Amino acid sequence: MIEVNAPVTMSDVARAAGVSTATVSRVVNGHYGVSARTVAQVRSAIEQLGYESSLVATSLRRSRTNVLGLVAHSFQSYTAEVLKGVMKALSRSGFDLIIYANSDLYGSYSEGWEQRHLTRLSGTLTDGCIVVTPWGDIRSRTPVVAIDPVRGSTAPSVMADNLAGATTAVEHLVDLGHRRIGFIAGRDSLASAWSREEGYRAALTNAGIPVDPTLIGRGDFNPESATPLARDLLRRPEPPSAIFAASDGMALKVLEVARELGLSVPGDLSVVGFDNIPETASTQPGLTTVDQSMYQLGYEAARMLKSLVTGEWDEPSQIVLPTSLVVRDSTAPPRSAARP
Amino acid sequence: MIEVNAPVTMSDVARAAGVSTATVSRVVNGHYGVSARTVAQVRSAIEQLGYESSLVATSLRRSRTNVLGLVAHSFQSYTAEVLKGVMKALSRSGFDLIIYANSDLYGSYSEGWEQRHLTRLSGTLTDGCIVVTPWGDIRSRTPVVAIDPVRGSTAPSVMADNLAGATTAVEHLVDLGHRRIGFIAGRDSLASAWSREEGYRAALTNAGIPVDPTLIGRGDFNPESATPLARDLLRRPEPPSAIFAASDGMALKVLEVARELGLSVPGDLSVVGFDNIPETASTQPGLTTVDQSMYQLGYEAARMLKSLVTGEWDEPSQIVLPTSLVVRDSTAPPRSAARP
DNA sequence: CCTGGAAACGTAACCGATAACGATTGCAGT
DNA sequence: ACTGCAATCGTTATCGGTTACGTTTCCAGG
Repeated sequence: MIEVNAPVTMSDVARAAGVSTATVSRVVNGHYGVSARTVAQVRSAIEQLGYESSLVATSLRRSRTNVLGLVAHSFQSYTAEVLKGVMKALSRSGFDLIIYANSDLYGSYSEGWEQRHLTRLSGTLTDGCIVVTPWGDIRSRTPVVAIDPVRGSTAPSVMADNLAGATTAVEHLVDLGHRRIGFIAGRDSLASAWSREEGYRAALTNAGIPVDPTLIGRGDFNPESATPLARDLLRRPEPPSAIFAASDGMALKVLEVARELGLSVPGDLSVVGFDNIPETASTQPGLTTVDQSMYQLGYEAARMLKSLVTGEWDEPSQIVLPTSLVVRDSTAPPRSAARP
Repeated sequence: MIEVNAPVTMSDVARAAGVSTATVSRVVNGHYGVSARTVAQVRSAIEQLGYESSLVATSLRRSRTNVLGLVAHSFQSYTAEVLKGVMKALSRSGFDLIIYANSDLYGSYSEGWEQRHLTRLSGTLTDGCIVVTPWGDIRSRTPVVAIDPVRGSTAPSVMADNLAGATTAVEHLVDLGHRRIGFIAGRDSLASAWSREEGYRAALTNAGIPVDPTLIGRGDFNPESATPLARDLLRRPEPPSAIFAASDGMALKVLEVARELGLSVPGDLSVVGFDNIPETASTQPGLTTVDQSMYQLGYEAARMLKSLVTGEWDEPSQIVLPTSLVVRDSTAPPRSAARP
């Protein structure tokens, strides 16, 4: 068993094999112009010393690294699900993945984080990046695919059919007999937040229910942002009988506040979320929500990025994936329901 | 709005500010020895050009990068949960995180993967690494903390109390009246796999039940590895009335096989897993399992690595976290139960 | 024996950032 | 006015690997 503690560099290998580093490089990268005998010598030296090329040094010099990047502002369930899809799409593709996460902005948004991360990586380290829920439009030397892009962006992106999903969710509440339906909105700059609010408004309007702006709370997709908004909505003299939250994370906080105020769900209050993160299945009661297959979002984004990087670009640049309503136990007719 | 497509380097900033790159470096890193006027000039140039230091170039030169690494062989729910804990521990710590995942070995183990990843990263990019379920012992210039280490390793590590957890799980089955209890083992080289098997044996022995080697299937923690083993166990003339799988991923495959063979759970077969991944709460039936708080594993590992890297090492080097049994709907007394 | 040309290999210039070193200047103390 | 120290800033070697270019080696053909 060989114990090597100092890092083995290419020049170590070169010295051991009695050749120059240039030759070692050519052997490692399979370039022609090296005699079979020399190749064998170098290979054996690499084996003996346990040499591995440094990702950093390679990427500094090379334009192509075969590494894709993913940047996200935090790692909640949403991102974790996306990640699984990305990994699946990249399996055995020859691309490795680097996920970069900045600890400073954990749990809070700071404008332009994705740009900062991106420039740090894309200088040389990655051939392209996936950005999850970006803050604004992005400039980069290398291709970028956004998951859940900003409103109005024309850059390559993957997103769910948020409008249809939200409409279905609110229609579900309307069908149950709810008339006063609260809404907790997501981060304003994201297209998804906008569409989900549109869906909320559309469903109400279609049902002949006027949109009451005082029933809309302005969150930012961060779960914590929902807590004060839910308190505010539920403590007023005429509270809504149902709340639709633009994300599951926020919906779970609504459940928390309901418990805190002694309201039973779905008896006193119905709650609907959006995303279908794994936790929603195991809460008490199980959360009714809109499934947007975050796994699929990640899978498609990675596929798109791959084809952008390799130059075999032949797909639409903005993919929209279908959603579906998942009815669990957090929704029921209101106490004073006029049954249809 | 400034549009810059070419990457902005330090020398660009230096040229714009009319100083040398050395001065820019000092300003960026907050070193003393630069006049306030020069600092202002450089800052303004950085602002205007939208300069961000290159992670790659910096880490090549520097010994300390303030980036920690995490390598894992794949991203299933287990890893995702660990990741959340790691991020939490690192939040606002000044350390960023890089997760490196090799797409080639997705879903299958190839010996020594963690060593290859590690040498590629630890050359310069990271100050230290967390390795999730390593294959063997590890050599590295920089500190390494293992989550779920190999058997017999004395390196820094974090793991669950697998022995107690497994013992409790099997005792639960014994208490329900089961006598023929199958076991699907995990990857042999890991300490956790070993301890869980120990717990299985201990619980049986304590209950006066002889250990039947033919009831033990040799899996590797990979969900797919459990499918043929479960088929084999359940198709034999005298099948076990309960199966304890060393991981939830494998337990879910047992449920799948049971469905395939027309066995009802928990009527015909009781199943217990280990890990308590989010999915187990939402399967039909909900899986009884041992909770090992993967979040906590990640959290503690990150804390330990931080203190190793900064040199303020004052904790035990091998942390063992408690487990608890989570009883759901996949376990019941056997059909032919002799009630206690 | 000489020449031409291809193959094999080494040299050195990069990539972007850092830090040791040396040189210059400013300022307080005497 | 002089000394000494600290602040200030430019130059350059260096990190590990890649690659353009130049040099050497080798062999076939004349």
